[in-house]
Amino acid sequence: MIKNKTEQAKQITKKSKDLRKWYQDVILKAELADYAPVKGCMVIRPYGYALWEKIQAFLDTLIKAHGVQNAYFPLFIPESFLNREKEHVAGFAPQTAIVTEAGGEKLKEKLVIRPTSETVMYEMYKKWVRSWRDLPIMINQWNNVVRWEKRTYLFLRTSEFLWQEGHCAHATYEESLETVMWALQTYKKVYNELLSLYGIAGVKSESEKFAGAAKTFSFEILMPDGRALQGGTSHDLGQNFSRAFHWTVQNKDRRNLYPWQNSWGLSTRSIGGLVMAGGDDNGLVLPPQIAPIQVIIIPIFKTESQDKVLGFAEKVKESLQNFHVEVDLREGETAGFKFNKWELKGVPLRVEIGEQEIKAGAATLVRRDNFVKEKVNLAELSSRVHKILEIMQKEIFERHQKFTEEHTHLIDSYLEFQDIMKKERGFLRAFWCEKSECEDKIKEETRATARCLELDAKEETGKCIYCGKDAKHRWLFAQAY
RNA sequence: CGGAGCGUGGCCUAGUGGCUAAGGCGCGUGCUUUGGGAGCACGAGAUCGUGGGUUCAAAUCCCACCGCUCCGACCA
Repeated sequence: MIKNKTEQAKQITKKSKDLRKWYQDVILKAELADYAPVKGCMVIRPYGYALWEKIQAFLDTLIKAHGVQNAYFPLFIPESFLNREKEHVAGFAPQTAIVTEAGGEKLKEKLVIRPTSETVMYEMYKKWVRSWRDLPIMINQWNNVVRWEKRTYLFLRTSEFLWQEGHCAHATYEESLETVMWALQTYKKVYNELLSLYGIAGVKSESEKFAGAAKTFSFEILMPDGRALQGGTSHDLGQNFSRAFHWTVQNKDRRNLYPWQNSWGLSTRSIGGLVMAGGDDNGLVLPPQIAPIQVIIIPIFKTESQDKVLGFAEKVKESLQNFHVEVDLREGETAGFKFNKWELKGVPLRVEIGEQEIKAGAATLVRRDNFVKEKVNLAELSSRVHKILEIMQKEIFERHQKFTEEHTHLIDSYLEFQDIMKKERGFLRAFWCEKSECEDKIKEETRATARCLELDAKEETGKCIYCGKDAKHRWLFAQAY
């Protein structure tokens, strides 16, 4: 029973007690997002959208540096387009939202709201690119897509989500594969350097690959409950789509060539991973590079010292111009209330300014990730803040890496495999014969699936964890989000 | 699409046939406050999810529908 204001305010479910509930509480209370009137859809609120804008800025720079251009393709796709690639339509048909009526009339051809844009984009590529001289064509778009999910989860799985989708076509398979690997490495960079999240890159099994792809690569991140989140995917499409679309290009040797294609995407799901992997019982913990507000200054004063303290706080703010800084000037809220508010929002560094600080000519700094407190002279403040933020970015990553490694095991016994999946879960490296029957059985019995075959996995000789037949590789298994 | 649960001011809940639907949080105004979730006073805010039925009388009982959340299968 809630007795007073304080207890009510503290009602974020403990992270260790119920991760899912904690996650929802934090997203809603930190004002990252809210449920929308339409089922399965969410509103991304300004503070949450600011995170997305930071991801966009970081990733967009890398995309452009690679020579990929941004463009925009329409939301609506003629139903017939989707039907051209057999596997593609089979994969997406169950999830599509379809417009059957517009302008008060029934449409002659139904319009699919894009679940992904391969089909519309390649129809246009076909029109634009007829000669080998026009290859490669490398286009990215930042947009929304709709996949009608039966079961939704803020940021991690909603019926509509935001992402970028890059689509390139090349004259040779080697060139296309190079782009596929470049995209995968770029996503890794986003997670490692911007979001301070460790993860493992690899290739998907046949059953988990993208509908219509020859091969799918992904970046897998371990969440605190030992489940894996797919953080981004890069698909080698081979010539599947160019053939399905009858798109040929005339080559140097005057022969017709089906271009080699790839597509790659990173979505707002990344924000879900960021929230879930970081964060503690007090709320969000944002790594400095992604934090919309890096430093929050909290003035603490007696009525008679108000002007003096606010003046000093202003001076401190000026000395921190190189960072995203805000001063919490809100009246009628006590210092303690503000501490909690900004901790919930995950601001990396708090600066306390009161009479003590004025007297000492210093500021009190408190780190969000470990609550370590220190006093720093005004003259050294800016360089010290810079240093602390840098250290935090690194340490948050290292903590997640350590967590992931501690929950990654080499397993050769199916009993042990089952046991771990029942308890703490995690990444399990186990031999698998690559037959789908074994994969299905393992999923049925343990809820774990092959997440990927790690990029640097060596060929070994071993026995399939399930059937005991010869296996060449240890695959990375986990229960997936 | 299967299973479970829930719909009462913005949020959380009480009320389970009978008077003007109650309280906490939040919100507004004023005063006092500010070193870990402050206090007082006044105030605004409700077609009790929708439709039908039973009854002298329904938030409360019955029927139908709708919506949402959680759990499973599908998925970035």
